[in-house]
Amino acid sequence: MRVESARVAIVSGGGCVGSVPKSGYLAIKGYISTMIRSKEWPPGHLLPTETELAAQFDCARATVNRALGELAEEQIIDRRRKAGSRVRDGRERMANLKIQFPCREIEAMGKDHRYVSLKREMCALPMLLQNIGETRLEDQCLRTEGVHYASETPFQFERSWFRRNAFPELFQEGGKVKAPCITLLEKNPFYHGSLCVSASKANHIEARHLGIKVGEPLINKEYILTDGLEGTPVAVMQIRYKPDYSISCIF
Amino acid sequence: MRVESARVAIVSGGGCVGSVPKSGYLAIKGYISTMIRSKEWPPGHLLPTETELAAQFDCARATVNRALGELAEEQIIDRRRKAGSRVRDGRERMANLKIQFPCREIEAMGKDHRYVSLKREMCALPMLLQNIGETRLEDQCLRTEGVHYASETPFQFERSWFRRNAFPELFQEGGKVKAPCITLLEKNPFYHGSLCVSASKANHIEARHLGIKVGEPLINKEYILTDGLEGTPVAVMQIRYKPDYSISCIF
DNA sequence: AAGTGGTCTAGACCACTTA
DNA sequence: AAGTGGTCTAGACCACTTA
Repeated sequence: MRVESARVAIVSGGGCVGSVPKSGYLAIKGYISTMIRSKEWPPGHLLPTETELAAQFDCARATVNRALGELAEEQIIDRRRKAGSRVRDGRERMANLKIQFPCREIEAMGKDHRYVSLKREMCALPMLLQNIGETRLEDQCLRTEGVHYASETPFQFERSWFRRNAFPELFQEGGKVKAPCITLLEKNPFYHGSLCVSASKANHIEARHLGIKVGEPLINKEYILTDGLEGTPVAVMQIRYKPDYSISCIF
Repeated sequence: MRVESARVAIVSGGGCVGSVPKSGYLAIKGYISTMIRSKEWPPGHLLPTETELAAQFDCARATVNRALGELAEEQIIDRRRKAGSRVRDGRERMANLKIQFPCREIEAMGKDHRYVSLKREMCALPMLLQNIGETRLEDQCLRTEGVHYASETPFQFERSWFRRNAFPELFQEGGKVKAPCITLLEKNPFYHGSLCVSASKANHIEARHLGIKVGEPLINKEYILTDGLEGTPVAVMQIRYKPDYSISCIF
C-alpha cells in the first residue's frame, strides 16, 4: 500500500516511462531523477528536505536518505547539512572506465593471449617509480619490452619497469618468460594506481612489432601501479596500441 | 565504547596505517579492505556473514550491510543471497573518468575560453545520429567546425553534428556564433551518452588550426549525446587534441 | 539556536539461492 | 527448508552549517 502510493507519485510526477522501480528507495530516486532530467528542478534548485520527502512518499527518513545519498554519489545533487540538497550544474560528469591489464583485455575479446618477450634488462629506478621524498635510490629495476598477441595478431606493445624489491619473483625466472602482467595479477589482483592515455608516433621498434608503418599514430596507456598497503609506486606499464584501437565508456 | 572496539579490531586485524575511520561502517569497511589487500583473504575467499561481522564489531547488521554494500559497489567483493560474500578476483577494475565539454575543460585549467567558428552547414542525418529502427529520416542536421582557444592558444578542434529538432535554437542564431557546447549545456546540463577515445593523424585543416604539422598524432574524443528522457541520439561531438594532451584517471 | 543531513540501532519481513 | 543478503521502519543522537 505504501509502496504503491510512491509509484503513483513517480508516474504522475515526471512521466518516467518503462522503468518501474522495484522498491521504495529506487522509487524515490527515480522520481527525483525525472524531476531533474525533465528540468522541472533546474540546476541550483533546492530539493525538499529528507523529512518532507519521507512524508510525501510515506516512508521512513532512512529510505529517503539512501535515495539522496546515491544521487549525491552519482553527482546529480550536492548535499550539505543545514543547507539542504541542491541540483548540481551538470557540467562535470564521471564515466566508468574499465581497467584491464593486457592479458585480460585480450582474453575478454575471446582471443588467445600470447606474450613474446623482446628485452629484459636491469636499470636504475626511473623517475616515475621514485617515491616523493625518497632518499634510498639503491633499489634496482627490471625493464621489459614485449608484444602481446591476440590469436596471432600483434595487439599491444608493452614497455614496463618493475621495482626489484616489490617483485623478486620476476628476477628469478628462467625458461619461457611469462607476460609481466600475469605475474603482477598472480601476486596481487588489487593494485591501485593511475592511468594516463595519450597519443604518439610509432617508432621503428613499435612499428615493426605491431605491423604498421613508422610514424603512424598510436594510442598509449601508461599505468603506474602502487602497492596496496603503502602506496609506493612499484611498476610502470606503457602499452601501445595500433590506431584502430579505441577506448569507450558511457556516462 | 562500541566504536572503540571496532577500531581496535582494525588496527590489530591488518595494520592499516594512518587511516583512522571516523565511524562504524567505515571501520568495518577498512578492516575488510585491509584483510583483502594484505591477501589474508585471497580472491574467492568467503567472508563472514553479516550477522557474524555484526557480532564481531558489536554493531547492528545494517551497519555491516552498508559496509559490505559499498565494497560490492567498488567491485572488491561479490555478494549473493544464501551464497554469501566473496573476495573478487581483481582483474577488472573501474576508474572514474571526468567528462567535460570543451568550454568547461578550458575553464577548469584556469584559462579563458574562446570559440572560433569555421563552418556551419546543413546536412543529412549522419549514421551515428540515426536511431536503431528509425524510419523517419526527414530530420535535418547542423554540421559545425570550430576551434576552442585556451587563452590565445588553440586547444581543441571540434567537429559536431546536431539534430535539428533537438536543438532548434542552434538554427536561429545570428551575429557572433556561440560554441555549440555552451548551447548544449544551457539547454540541458544532464546529457547521457558515450565517449570514445582514439588516435588519428592530423589532416591539413586540423593541423593548420591547431598549429601543428600535418600527420602529427592527435587524440580524439567522440561524444555521442542522447536525450535524457527518450534515449535518442541528438548530437555527435568530435574533439581533436594536440599530441601533448593526455587523459588521466586513478583507480 | 535551529535546521538539516550522517549515521546508527534493533527489529522486521522478504527474495533469492542453495542444499 | 534453511541460510543469507536486500530493504525498510521508527526512533535516536550527533555533526555541521547557517542565520
